[in-house]
Order: sequence, then C-alpha cells, then structure tokens
Amino acid sequence: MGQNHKKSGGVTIVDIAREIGVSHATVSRVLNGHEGVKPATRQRVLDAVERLGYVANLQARRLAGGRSHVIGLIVSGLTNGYTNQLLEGIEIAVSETDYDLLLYSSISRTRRRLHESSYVDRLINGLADGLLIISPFFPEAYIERLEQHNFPYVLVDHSDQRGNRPVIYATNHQGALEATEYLIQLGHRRIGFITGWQLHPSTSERLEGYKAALAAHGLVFDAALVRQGDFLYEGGYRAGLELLTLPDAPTAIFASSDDMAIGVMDAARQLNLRIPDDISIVGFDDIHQASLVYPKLTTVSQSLSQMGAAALNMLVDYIENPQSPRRQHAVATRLVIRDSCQPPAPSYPPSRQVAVHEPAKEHNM
Amino acid sequence: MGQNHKKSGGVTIVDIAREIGVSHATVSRVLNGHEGVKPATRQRVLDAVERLGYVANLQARRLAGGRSHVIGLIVSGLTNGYTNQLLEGIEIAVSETDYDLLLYSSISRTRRRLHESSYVDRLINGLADGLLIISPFFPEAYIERLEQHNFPYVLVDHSDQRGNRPVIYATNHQGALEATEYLIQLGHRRIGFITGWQLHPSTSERLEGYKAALAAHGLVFDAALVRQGDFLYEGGYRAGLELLTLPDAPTAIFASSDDMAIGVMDAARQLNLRIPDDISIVGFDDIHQASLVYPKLTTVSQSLSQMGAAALNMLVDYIENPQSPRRQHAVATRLVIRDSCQPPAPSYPPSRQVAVHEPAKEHNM
DNA sequence: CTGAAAGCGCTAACAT
DNA sequence: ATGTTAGCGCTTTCAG
Repeated sequence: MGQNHKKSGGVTIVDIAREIGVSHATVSRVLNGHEGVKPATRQRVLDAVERLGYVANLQARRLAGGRSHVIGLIVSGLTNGYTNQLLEGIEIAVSETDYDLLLYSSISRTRRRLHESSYVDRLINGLADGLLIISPFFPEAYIERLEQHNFPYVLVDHSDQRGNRPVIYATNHQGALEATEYLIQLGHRRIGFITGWQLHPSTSERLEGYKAALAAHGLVFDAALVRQGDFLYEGGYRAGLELLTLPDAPTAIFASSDDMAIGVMDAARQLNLRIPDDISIVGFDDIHQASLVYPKLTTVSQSLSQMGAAALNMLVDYIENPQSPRRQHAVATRLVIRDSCQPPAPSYPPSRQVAVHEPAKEHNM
Repeated sequence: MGQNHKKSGGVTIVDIAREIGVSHATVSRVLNGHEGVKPATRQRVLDAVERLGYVANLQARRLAGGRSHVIGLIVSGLTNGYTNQLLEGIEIAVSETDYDLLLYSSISRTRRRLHESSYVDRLINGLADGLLIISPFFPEAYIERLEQHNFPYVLVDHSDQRGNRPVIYATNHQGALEATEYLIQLGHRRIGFITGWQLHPSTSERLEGYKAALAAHGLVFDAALVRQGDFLYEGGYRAGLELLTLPDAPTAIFASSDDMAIGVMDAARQLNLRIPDDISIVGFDDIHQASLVYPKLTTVSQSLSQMGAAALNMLVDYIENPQSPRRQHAVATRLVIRDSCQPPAPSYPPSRQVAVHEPAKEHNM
C-alpha cells in the first residue's frame, strides 16, 4: 500500500503539546496566531515546534474546517512563454504570502475537458482554498460549479465579461490598435494579422483592435491577410509561411502573441527574408524572450507577471475576505518598440501594392 | 475565514450510504475496489455514486491512512524547453494512471533552498503519495529526509550515483562524445563548448564527453573554447557572443542544451554569421523547438518525454510496491542530425578565423 | 458479506 | 488563559 512512511515521521501538535505539558488546543491556537495565549506559553510552544521540527499536516488542517493555505492553479499548458511569464508573477506574489501553490496543467489534448473538470472537483472538494484559472480551455464546464459552492476563484486573462466574474485582463483592443497604428505610421499598408486561439476572448478583441486601426486610417480590411493561429510558436510559423508566400504578401505582420511572432521570424528566415528590412514583425505579450531574440521583438507589453501578481492578490483577498466585492481588473497594455520593425522598402509604389515579390534567392543560406 | 463553501457541496460516502441503506464502510469498500462485496450491492453503490455526483475528499482519504493518489512534482523552473519536454512525458504518463499531479516550482531565486525543503516537508507530511524530483537545486537538503521516512521518490535526470538512489538519467557522456565526433568528422578543429549549470551532474559528464572525443581524435583541449553556461537561453546567448568574437573563433559550437544552442544562434545572427555556413551549432536535449527553429537544430536527443514517462512509472511502482528494488535507469541518447551543421568554410585558413560575413542585402521587399 | 467503531491530525466551539 | 470535546470524511480493524 505504500504507506510505509505513515508512522515514521509526523510530529503532531499532540506531540508538541505533550512535550511542554499543555493541551493540543493551545498549540493550535499559537500556530494559528489566535489571541489570548500567554506570551510565555506561546514562546514555549514556538520553541518546541522548532525543536521537534513540527510540520503542519495540511490534510488534517483542511479537513477540520480550517484553511489549507493552498492555492490551486489551473493552466492549459506550460510550453509557452506566455504562461511562464504569468507564472513568474504569481510565484513571486505567492512567496510573499503564506500560501502554497499547487499547479495543475492539462496539457494532454485528449480528455482535456474531462480532466480539467474533475480536477476542479477535487480542488473544490478539499484541497485548495481558492483557484487561479489561467485562460482555461473550457471554463464553463466548472465555473458554474465554483459559483454554486461560492468557492473563491479568479480568472486570469479572460476578459469575458458575462456574469460579473472576478477577472484580470489586459486592454487587448487598445493594445492591438496601437500596434497596428504604429505599423501604419511606419508606412505599412498591407499588414498581416495572426489571431490567437479561436475560443479565447482576447483573440477577437485583438482582431477588432487591428481592424479598428485599419479603419481609422482609411485602410480596407483584407481577410486574405488574416490567418488563424493558436498563440503558440508552431501556429505562428505556419501562418507566417502562408502570409509571406502570398502573391501579394504583407510588408508587416502583427501576431497575437510573442510565441507566434517568433515563429514568424523563423518562417521569414526560412524564406530568406531579412527582419526588419524585408518584413516587419510585431508581437503581443512581451514575454521574456521577446527582448532576447535577434532582432529584438517590438511587441505589445501586457505585463504578464504583473497580471499574475494582481490575480494572486485578488484571490487571497477573496479567500480571506469573502465579502469583498467582485472586481474586473484591467491591466494596461503598452507598445514596446524594439528592433523588429521599420518602414517598408521604399522601392514600392505606395499606391499600388506591388505584385509578386519573389524573395531574392541569390544568397545561399 | 473564507469557509463559506464548507458545507455547501460535498456529497460524502455517508450520504451515498444512507441513500441506499448500507453502511459507509461498505461504500468505502466498493470505492477502493476491495474484495468481498456482493455484486448487487456494489452496483447499487456505484449507481448512487454516479447519481449523487460523489467526489472523493482527498484530505480525508489520505488522513485516514489511505493514499491520496497525488504525486508531487518538484521542478526548479518552468521557463525552459527542457522542463517542458519532461513535463509533457510525465503528464501523458500520469493521465494513464489514476494519479493526479501537483506541481511545485521553486523559481524564485531568493530563499530557494528554504522553499524547496519546506515544501518537501509538507508533501511528505500528507499531501502526496510520492515525489518526482527534476534536477533540483539542492537535493541534499531533503533527500535525506525522504530516505528517513522511506518516502517513495524518483530523481529525474540526476545521474549522481551516490547512495543507490532511484534515478532516471541520460547517457550524457556518450551523447556529448558522439556529437563532438560528428563535428570533428565534418572537419571542425576548433569546437567551442558551452557547459550547463555548474552544480548539475550532467554538466561535467557532457564536458567529459566532449573532451574524450577531442582526445580520441588527437585534438588538444583548449580551455579558451569552453564557456560556463546555465542551460538557459541567456547563458547560451552570452557565451555564444563571447566565443564568436574570439580572435581565433571556433567554427562550431556545441552547447549543453538546446535552449543555449538557440541562444547561440541568435548571437551568431547578431554578428551577421550565417548558420551553418559560417558557424555550425549543436545542441543537447532535442526539445520541441529544436526542430522548429530555422535552421533546424542538430542536437543530442535524450528523449526527455520518455524520461519523464519512465520516471513516473517507476515512481508509481515504488508507491504501489514499496519493496521494489531501487533502480538506476539510463535512457540512451542519440544524435539527431538536422540542418545546423556543415563542414567549416574551406576558404578559411584553418588556423585563422575570418571576420564577418555581411549577409546579402540585395533583395527588396 | 456487511455493520460498528476507532482513529488519522487538526480546528473550533464550549467549558473552566 | 487554557483544557475538553466534538467532529471534518475517510479507511480499516474487528465483529458479527
């Protein structure tokens, strides 16, 4: 049964109570910082705790109706810079509280939905004090249940406003608009756009921002320049390849995530296109890598780690103060201009988007 | 206290026992697949479980001496392809068992050691049935405790052989040797090497493999061509820059991780060096991105996802069968040849490395 | 085959 | 200020 470790370790509050001759309730009081324990007693308890190396048993603590001091985190996949960046903020914020983080990732595509839900069931049902949910695949499957149980949770980067849910999100529309305008002001007229994962709220918001900028500058929206992506590197790579091999290829591409933008960069290289000379590229997120790749990526920063930290703090507030009013917290986006964009090659007649630009193949690479 | 959800949900075994008029012990038996329950009774229990939507309370289960069906996972940071790849294997393997994964990452550099240890304490002390430890920062701080408690654990990618510990590791020496030989056979004579994080066992193993290949081919080891890295992108980038701007720069660089190799690629680009024309690059790990970047990276595959899966299965075996003998499981490495290497440019006098190649700028787009 | 009863370690009334 | 007493939901003897 594998329970060989059951009896071995486990210093309990009873042990430390016996050690110094008080009741275990008193020990519990001290441990939970309750009022009304004589300072001297408190100190003796603390000493014994230290001496015996007591470690709280979260199970028992939670079961007895106390808190577990555990925050559950649900992410839809770790393999991307976006999640990592968010995690960083969350981790730092959590290290300043006395909570622990339990992370559940539903990478596996099969049974993903099932997994996410049943995991949430378990979490609600005892394990965690609250839940942080990062752009989940099928939130509806269980958010309803969280609501029923009045279980503390916060949605991260999920601006879906229905139902007054506690949520942290970025000003996606505004961010996409600014980035597109920047490209337009640089002189670009044919700007490719790669969307995010279709079901994510931010996907349409960013697309709308892109369209709005186009409209504001009297450019017609060309659906041929829009490709469906998924926020991930591969999606960007594939879409970039498609866009750049178009007969009438764009001179700039705006990808809805940095991971995708980096994919576009590699696609461009594969086609022997220079960045930014031949093709300007803008990303979204400002993940760590954005400032590391060559050339450094111009992108819309949404301060992911700040979002993560804000979400965590909001959640802790809900846990410790269930009556707190629900908030929808928007984090501002901001265009970070680096080295991946420049005006389109001047040789093109601005009025007419030139025909096929067969990328020069003369240099060997 | 945030316990508003305490009473709300929670269908318990008592509920379902009452529902069908049996004792809760019988329900427990069915739930745990114990022998000796009348099939008819069993079926009624199962039906009621389904009907009432019962979800086990892990806390109570574990507390009562059963298993929690939770496996704890300790990683030292999520922000790299290496960990991600490992995680993928683990996640897939775990989805085929009836265990859940709880992930703890000790990203924050401050108090890292403290955190790792105290988390392990909590995990041992009730939360998990077993622990998977991925190249931890300070394993010694708590492995001893795991041993004392006879708590099931498996070290992943930690070939430190001291103490007969259950471990999964790759044939690092052999892999590095093969990669270096490949480069030598291509005609390279000055081969740069970037090490991993200093304290990780694989770091010295790979370096030794590199040295062994050099020696086997009568090349002298030149310490000036070795740079200290850390397995991460930035370290590779920095070291790559240093190596490539050496007066007598190498014609090939072997980085101890793909993340670093990709950093080297960007460093090369920044110096206007073409890959592989001007500089050959080899990585280690074969992370997902290795076959995605342009040009595709030649690398030493260590089948990370397979390692992850193997580790998980090994751990489950220990949990369910504590008497299993401890194993040290080696996973074979294998050189995967892609597009990032070629023979050194013949035009160069082998002794002296030429300056920069300005990539052709002739095409307009 | 199934029920009764005793905890697991802890928190939270309720006493004192 | 501190001790006593119930449970939390579950697994596991021990009796039938």
